[in-house]
Amino acid sequence: MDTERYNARAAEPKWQRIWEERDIFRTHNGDPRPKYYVLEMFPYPSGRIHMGHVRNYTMGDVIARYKRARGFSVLHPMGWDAFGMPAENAAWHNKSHPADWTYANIASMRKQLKAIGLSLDWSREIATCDPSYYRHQQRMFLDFLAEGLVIRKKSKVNWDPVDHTVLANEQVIDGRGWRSGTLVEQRELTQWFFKITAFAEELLGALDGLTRWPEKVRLMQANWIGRSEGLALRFEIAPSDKAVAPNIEATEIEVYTTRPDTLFGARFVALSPDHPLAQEIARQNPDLARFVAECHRSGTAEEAIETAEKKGLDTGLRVRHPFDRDWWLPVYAANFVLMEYGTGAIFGCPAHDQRDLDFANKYGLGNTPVVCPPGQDPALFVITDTAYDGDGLLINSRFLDGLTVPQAKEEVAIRLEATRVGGRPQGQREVQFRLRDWGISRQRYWGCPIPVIHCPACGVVPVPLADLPVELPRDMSFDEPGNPLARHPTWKHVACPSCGTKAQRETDTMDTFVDSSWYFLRFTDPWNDETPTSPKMVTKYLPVDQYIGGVEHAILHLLYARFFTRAMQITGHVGDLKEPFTGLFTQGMVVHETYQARDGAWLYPSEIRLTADEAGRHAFRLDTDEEIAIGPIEKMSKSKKNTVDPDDIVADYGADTARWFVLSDSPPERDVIWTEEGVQGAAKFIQRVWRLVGELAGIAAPIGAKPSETLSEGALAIRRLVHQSLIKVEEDFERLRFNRAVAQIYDLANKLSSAIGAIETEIMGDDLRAVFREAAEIFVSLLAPMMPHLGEECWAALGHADLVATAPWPVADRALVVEETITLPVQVNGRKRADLVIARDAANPAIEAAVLALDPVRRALEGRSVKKIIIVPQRIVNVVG
RNA sequence: GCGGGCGUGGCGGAACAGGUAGACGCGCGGGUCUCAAAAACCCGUUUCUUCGGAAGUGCCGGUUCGAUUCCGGCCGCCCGCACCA
Repeated sequence: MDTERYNARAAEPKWQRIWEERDIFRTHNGDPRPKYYVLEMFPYPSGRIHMGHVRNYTMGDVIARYKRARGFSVLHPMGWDAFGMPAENAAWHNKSHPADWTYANIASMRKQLKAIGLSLDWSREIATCDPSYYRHQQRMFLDFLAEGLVIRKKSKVNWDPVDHTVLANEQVIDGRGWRSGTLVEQRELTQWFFKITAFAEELLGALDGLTRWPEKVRLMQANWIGRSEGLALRFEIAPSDKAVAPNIEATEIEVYTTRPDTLFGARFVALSPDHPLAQEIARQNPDLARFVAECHRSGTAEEAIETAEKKGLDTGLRVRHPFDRDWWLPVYAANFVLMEYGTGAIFGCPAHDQRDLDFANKYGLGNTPVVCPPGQDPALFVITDTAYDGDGLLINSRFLDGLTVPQAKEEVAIRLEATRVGGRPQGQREVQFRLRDWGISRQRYWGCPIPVIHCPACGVVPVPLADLPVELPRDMSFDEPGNPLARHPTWKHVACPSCGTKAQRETDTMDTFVDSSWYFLRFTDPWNDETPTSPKMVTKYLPVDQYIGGVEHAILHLLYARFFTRAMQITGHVGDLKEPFTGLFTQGMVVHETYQARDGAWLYPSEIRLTADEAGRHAFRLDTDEEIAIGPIEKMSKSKKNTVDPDDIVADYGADTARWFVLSDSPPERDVIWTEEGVQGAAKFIQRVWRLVGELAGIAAPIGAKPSETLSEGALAIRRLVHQSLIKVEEDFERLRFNRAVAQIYDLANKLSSAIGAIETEIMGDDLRAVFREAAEIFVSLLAPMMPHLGEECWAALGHADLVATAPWPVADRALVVEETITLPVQVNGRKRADLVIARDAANPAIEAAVLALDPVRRALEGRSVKKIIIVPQRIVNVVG
C-alpha cells in the first residue's frame, strides 16, 4: 500500500518549516547552559553546493543535534567566504558585477543548504564581502598596524601571471598558483605583510597542546614553520681582495649553519645570487653580473625546479677560516643558496652535505671528511659522490677530534661566541625558521580594501576610524586584465587625512585568507557594529569545540587563524584566547567512478545504466546502449563529469537519504565512494525504519510508560540490546565515528525486527509494551541526528506532539547491560573451539572444570595432557595442550 | 631526498586496551509472495575440505598461552614538504 510509504518529498519541507517557525536552532547569547561550538569551514559561494559540502555539513550537523540533545547551548552558525577571484572572472566573462554574482550565488546556496535540513542558526549568517563585515577587518588591520603586526616592505614575491596578482608562499603549490595552476614568477614589489614570523616559536610550541587535532596536521604545520637551531658565524674577507673588486665595503660574510661541527671540512663559502655582496660585485664584474641574471631567469621557471643542477661562479673573493688565520676559502656565488633563508650565505662542507658535494665535485674543490661513521676506520674513510650526514666521531678537525657530533657543535659554539671580532662575537647561536611573513597585498578588485592612503608628503597614512569602511566602488569595468581598482577614474584620489594634500588610496586589497582568519570569532556577536568582536562573547563561545573541514586547509587557513587569534589578543579583541580550535577533524572527499566513451568523451553518471552479474559490473550509455568502460574512482569534478548534484538526490530520494549515505560506509576521515546502489540502500533503509517504527507504535505502551523492575528474561533481553546500542552510538558520536553509528543502527533495526517477530503480539503484557515504547523512542533518538526529518516523522508517529530535535537524549542504563551469565569463547592452543555459557561470577576452578568437560575441547586436545589453562576474566579461556 | 599514513572477503569497511577475524552495508546466488515484475521477507556468501577439520588480515622473521593489533626487516600504494644550509 503506497500510503504506508514514507514520503520524504512531503515530510522534509514540512519539518524544515516547523523548525524555522519554532526557531529552535537559534543560539541565545544569554543562555546559561554550558556551550558547545561546532563549526564547519564556511563555503565559497561558487553557486552550487556539491557532495563534499553535504558530507562536511552533515557531520557537523550530527554533532550539533547530538550535543543539543545532551543539554548544551550549541552554537552552529553558517557564513560565506565571499571575496575572491571567481567573482571577478565571472564579471569578465558574463559582464555581471562581482557583488551581484556573489549575492545571487549565496541566495541559491542558502536555499540548497536549507533543503539539507541543517540545524543552523541563520540569524548569525555573515558574508565576508559585506561592508558590515569587512569594515571590522579594516579596523583590525589598522590596529595591527599600530602594534607593528603589519608592515610594508619590498620583497621578492610570487607573481601569478594569469590571475595578475601576488600569492603567499602557502598559496604556491609545486611552483604553481593554487587557483590558476600556472607557474608563478618572482617579482620585486612593495607589499603589506602580516608579521606571522613574530609568532613562529609560539605557533610551533602550542601545537603540542592541540591533542584533539590530527597528528598529520600538526606535523604539517611544524614542518611548515620549520624551526632549526644553529650558529651564525662571520668570515673575514681578505684585504687583498680589494684588487678583485675595488669598491667593496663589506669586510666579512655572515653565514648560518646547523652543522658548525663540520667547520674543518669547509672547502668554500657560497653566496646567494641575491646576496647584497654578490650584487655589489656583479656591478663591477660582468661575468658575475651575467651569472646572476641567468639565475634569475631560471629561478622563476620550471627548469630550476626540475633540473636543480648546481651552478656557481668564483667571485674572486677569499675569506679566512674562523679557526685558522692562514686558511683561505674561495667565495662563490651559487644558484642553490636561497637569500630568503638564514643569511643568504653558507659555508660548504662537501663531505657531509650532498648539495655541497655535488657543487664541489663539479668545480674541483675536493672534500675533507670530518665525521667518521661508527665502526669505520678513519684512515680508510673517503667520500666520493655520496655525502655522509649521519652520526659519528670527529676526525681531521684538530681540537674537535674524537668528539661526538653534538659535543663538537657545542665546542665550536662556545669558542666562536668567546672570540670577539670587531667588537662582536664571531659566532652566535641562532634559531631559524622556514616560515616567512604573510604577504597579503592582492592586485584585485573583489577583496577587502586595505585602509591606507599614500601621501606624497606624509607617506603612508591610515584611514581614520571614522571614515571606515573604505567601501569598494560599485561602478567598475572588468574588460582589461590587471587590478580594476587601480584603473577606476576617481576612487583612489583622496585628500591626505593628515595634511590635506592630494593623495592616493592603496588600491591593493587583502588576501581572502584574511577574511577567513577571524570569521569564527565574528559569529559570536555578528550584531556588534562598534568593534570586530565582543571579547565577552568570544570568551563565552571560543575555542571552537569541534571544527570540521578539508585537509587542504591544514597549513593555509588553520595556520593563519592561529596567528590571527594571537595578534587579536595583542590588540584586545579576543580576551585571553590563545588557540581558536580545540578539536579539529579533517574529513575525506566524496569520490565517484568515471565513465569514458570510446571517443574519449566523459559521461555523467546520469547518462549511464549500470548492471551487475557474477562477472562484475557493467556500464552502458543510455542513448546508444554502447557498453562503456568503468574508469578509476576519482574526486568528483566537472572535468571528468563524475559528479552527482545534491539537488537531484534531494529531489529523487530526500535529504535524509543523502545524509545517511555520506555518513555510512567509509570512516569520515577517509574518502567515501558515491554509488547509486549505496544511495538506494540508504533509501530502502529509510522505508524500513518507517515500517519498523509503525509496528513499534502499534504495540508500544502509551507515552510515559516505564518498564518495571521485574521484567521477564525476554523483555530484559530487548532492553539490554537497546541500551547496548545507545551506549555504542553515544561513543561513536563523541568520537565522530559516524560509519560505526550507522552500522549500529542497522544492527538495532535488525534486532528489533526479530524481537517483534518472535513474540505473539495479542498476548503481550504491559511490561513488554513498556519495553517496546522505550525501545522505539531510543531507536528514533539515535537516528534523528543523522536523519532529522525521518526522526521527526517517527517521533510524531510514536504520539509525540513535541519535536525530537528538542527532546533530551535518552539516558543509558549501564547496569542493565551487565548480564548474569556470560558466554566465554574457549580456545585450544589459541584457536577457538567452543563457547562456554557460565555464571558471570564463576570461580576459575569451576570454569576450568566446565571447559575440560566440553566435547570440542577434548577432541581438539587429541589426548594431549593439559599444560595450562589461561582465563582472562569475562573475556576468554585458552587451554594450552 | 625528508616526513607521515595505509595494506583485512567480489567491494566499502568492523574488531574497545594483545583475547571469538570478517560486525554492518553493497553486490552476488538461492528461495517465499506474484499471472508477471517491482517492493518486501527468509536463507547462503573468506578459501580449501575426505565435512572431522585445515589455512587465512601485503611478504619474511620475532615476542606471547594467544598477534589484524606489539617489535625488526622487506614490498606496494597514498599524502605532505622539497636546494631551508
